Amino acid sequence: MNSLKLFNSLGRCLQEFEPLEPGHIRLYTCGPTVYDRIHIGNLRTFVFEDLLRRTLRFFGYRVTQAMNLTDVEDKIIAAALEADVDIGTFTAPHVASFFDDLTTLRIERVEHYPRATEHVAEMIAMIERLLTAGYAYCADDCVFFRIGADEDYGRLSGIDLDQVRRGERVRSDEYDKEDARDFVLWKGAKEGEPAWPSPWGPGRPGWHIECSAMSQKYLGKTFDIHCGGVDNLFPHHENEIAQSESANCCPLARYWLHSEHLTVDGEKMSKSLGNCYTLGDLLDRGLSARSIRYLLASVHYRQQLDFTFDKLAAADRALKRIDDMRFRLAHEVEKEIDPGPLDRAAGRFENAFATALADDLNTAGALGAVFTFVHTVNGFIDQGLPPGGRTRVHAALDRADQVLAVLDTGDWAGAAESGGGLSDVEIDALVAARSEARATRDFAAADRIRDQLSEAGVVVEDAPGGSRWKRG
RNA sequence: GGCGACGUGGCCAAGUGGUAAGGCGAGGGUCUGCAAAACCCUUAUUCGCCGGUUCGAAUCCGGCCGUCGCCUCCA
Repeated sequence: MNSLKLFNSLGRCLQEFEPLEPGHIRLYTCGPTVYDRIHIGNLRTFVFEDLLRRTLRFFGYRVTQAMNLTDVEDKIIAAALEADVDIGTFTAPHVASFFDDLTTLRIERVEHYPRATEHVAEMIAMIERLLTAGYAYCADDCVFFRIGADEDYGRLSGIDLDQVRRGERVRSDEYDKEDARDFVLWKGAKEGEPAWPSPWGPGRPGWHIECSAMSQKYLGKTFDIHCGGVDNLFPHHENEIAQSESANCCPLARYWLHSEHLTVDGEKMSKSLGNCYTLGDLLDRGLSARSIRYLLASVHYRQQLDFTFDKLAAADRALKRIDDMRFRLAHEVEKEIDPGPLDRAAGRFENAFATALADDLNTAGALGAVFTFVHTVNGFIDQGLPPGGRTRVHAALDRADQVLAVLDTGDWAGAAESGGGLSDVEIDALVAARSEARATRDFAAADRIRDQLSEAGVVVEDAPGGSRWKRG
């Protein structure tokens, strides 16, 4: 079996992966803040995490994964107040659309989706431990983490807080903190804000503490892998480490994986630039979810991925190459020849695919292996397909698709289903009529039928064994 | 200012010491009644630039140029 290597942000190096418990991996992935529809940048990270989860299982591990839903936070509170509804009512549709997007892009459901609002007790308990140990202090109805008490602070991001430029947000901070760099664990409630009772008065948890408390509850004090977008490396993940490790006196996660950002037309996505796409925006333009998943999977997760419509079109064409091979394969008659060469080619593909994945999720390399195999199979189709060849090819592709989840043509949202309303039976009849016309050399009639099918989006191929068709 | 990433053919993108995967595009061919579709072939003596290490570098080291990201609640 290939040994899996992953790039650990903690230490910034490629490391051989070893789970804490043999055969079982505990994985925490930072989830969405449910105050709006998520955008394709979020989805890039979620697709990466899905590829990771599937890869771990591909290599035989059992995976227990938790992804948090941040359902209480300043923007949510402000928006709910604006809409004059409670935060649960406000976030519900965004939670629903988040899960819809996962389904559309074939991102697997994970074992736990803990919500911040349902784990306030666990967060309070952790904050109390931090207070007792001297890592936190109360001020202004709030509780803050005392960064000065944590000697290790900055280990993950490599940040030197003395060097950090004092930004606007730090200067304008209205709280009465001991040190401007300290971050909030618990926020005292202001008039009209949602609040939970606590030893420090009514309030709500700070952002970072939810991940510390919930990861501990579902995965234990120390777990295997923690993922998120690069932007979370500092301060979010740094602060999670500070909280959890100060409270528990043991490492939080052994491997930290961060996915790079997605840009659009070379620029960071932002609402002011108007380039902030949701999955729905793309589907509305007639783009297929399958091409989107392919594009998101086709660039290594630690590389910035520049999203353009041209690339989506190229992704569409690339997938078509795979589909066309399957189409040819389905129509090919197997011959009584030696199945060895095809079986060995499939084995080489399986090996190359697994090797690429084991190398820090080299999905681009893995897809390269897929296309090399497609080319090889096309050769077998031309030269002669051995008995069992079709099954062998499908077995190899299906195995790869357990990770990629884009190779099958099944039901994909946004995939233009052409055929102009013609049923398969109707198309079969028209193709048969055309074949008859051709047999009697009535090419005018045959071409009329071909034009009719073509207008309906059906492509007729005249092959040596007879005509066949596909929805183009 | 601090920290980090990247720069490979027309476009995209793998490749971290042994002589450039793969996809898109383009050109040619095969097949065909003609087409279309598909398939096949071709398409980087070279990896931003300049030095260095080495028998050997896209890959390691130094410098320069360029692009991008993060720097307290943005995946």
